[in-house]
Amino acid sequence: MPATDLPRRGIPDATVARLPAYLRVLGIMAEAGVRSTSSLELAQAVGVHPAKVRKDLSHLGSHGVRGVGYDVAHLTVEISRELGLTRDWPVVIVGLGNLGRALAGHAGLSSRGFSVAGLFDADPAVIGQSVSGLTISPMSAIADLPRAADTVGVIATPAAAAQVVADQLVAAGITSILNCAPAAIVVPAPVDVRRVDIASELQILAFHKQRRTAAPALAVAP
Amino acid sequence: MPATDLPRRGIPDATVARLPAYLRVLGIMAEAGVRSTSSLELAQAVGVHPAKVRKDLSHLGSHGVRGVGYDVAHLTVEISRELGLTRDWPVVIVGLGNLGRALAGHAGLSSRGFSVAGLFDADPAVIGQSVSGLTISPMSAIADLPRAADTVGVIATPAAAAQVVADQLVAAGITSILNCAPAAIVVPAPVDVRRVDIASELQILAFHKQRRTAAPALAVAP
DNA sequence: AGGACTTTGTGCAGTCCTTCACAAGCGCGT
DNA sequence: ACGCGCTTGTGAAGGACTGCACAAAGTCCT
Repeated sequence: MPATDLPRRGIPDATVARLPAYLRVLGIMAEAGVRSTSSLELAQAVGVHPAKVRKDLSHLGSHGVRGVGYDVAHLTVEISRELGLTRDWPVVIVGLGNLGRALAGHAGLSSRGFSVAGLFDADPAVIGQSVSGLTISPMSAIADLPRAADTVGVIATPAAAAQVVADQLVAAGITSILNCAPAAIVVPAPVDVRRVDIASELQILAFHKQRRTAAPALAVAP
Repeated sequence: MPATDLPRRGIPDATVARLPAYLRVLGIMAEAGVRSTSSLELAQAVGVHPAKVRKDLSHLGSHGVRGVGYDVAHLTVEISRELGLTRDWPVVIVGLGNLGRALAGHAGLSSRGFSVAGLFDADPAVIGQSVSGLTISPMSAIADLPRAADTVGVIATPAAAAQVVADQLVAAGITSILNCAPAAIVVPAPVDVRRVDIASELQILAFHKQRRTAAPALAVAP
């Protein structure tokens, strides 16, 4: 209807959301010396339907071999390229409580295309401390961040500070934010935000659990 | 996606996934003394379309008042009931590295319908330590967990341990698992698993960022 | 009291995603 | 060389979700 044929020349969001999972499984396979795999094997490892795997991967082009499967190393490269992980992206972490420290020390980040480029906190008591080889800077220093346009900002502060921090990140020129604080943040249009919220996930689990126990034998009678 | 093969006589998954966000915003409003709100206000606060808010809330029954909006307190109760948060669910945390400690100390859990009921770790060096008023138990003690069927298990271990821990949780009778480890886990059918994975979220952000910078002026060209 | 204004609840059309089912393609054994 | 079995890639059907547009229903002002 907006006939502007921006032909969605891209990969569906749902597929993009699954690519990291495939990548992870492929990494484990490669470590174990597995050379080749199939859509069925990948599907079971990730917990999705095999046809979904095939359709997802077909969006990257035809990299499988019929009758054989997918080459682990090749597929890893293809997915990495599609996700933009052929280069390293700098990440800054704001808020160095337990969560922030867990992230800063997270070996999985550097092995997955990211490098921690800065640590920031507003608390004078922690500024200057060293975490995983980096020194914690005062929050005000975020304004001088180099390569801000390339950098991903991670908010690991208490909920009350999340919006203020988000504003500062945006002001510094950051356009991609991962919000790990249990709060909703509002940002101007071009900025991309994703949320990681453990309490929400627990609540969703609670919903399913309650439903299961509340309606024990629904399948039997109409 | 949740193993529920019931006739879906319920609320759409997409709606359930948004209810925690509404609940959070309502809590902030209540604290600020706001008595009443509207679908538009809620929509802006959580970043979705107002019609979506109305349709979501209509799944819980008609609790709004036309021309006026929604009563904050009443709506809070309704959503809480739907999510099964009128009671407290026990949570056990496995793995007390930085991430596990962040969770154990997370004030947001107890205020959102959960109570930390146990801490477990396999490392003898941390067993016996006290975190947020609870003593860390050895992983083997998970087998004696009371009320396991009601309990939500949170995996906050390194990736390598995730599958083993998951097996132990299932063996102990836990049927809801939140996996915060950067690994995929496989569990038997009736167990419900959700994942929280920061590296994956960062990779998705990287994808969008790369796409934005790779195709700078698509709107202009033919 | 009545009309104007506001905001909800919802039928509907469109879009996106999933799943099925099967042809196409590849390697292997005979 | 040739068919057989295996696995991919994909058209099409079906389902789920979104966003629109509007009627229904309540409040407030005059």
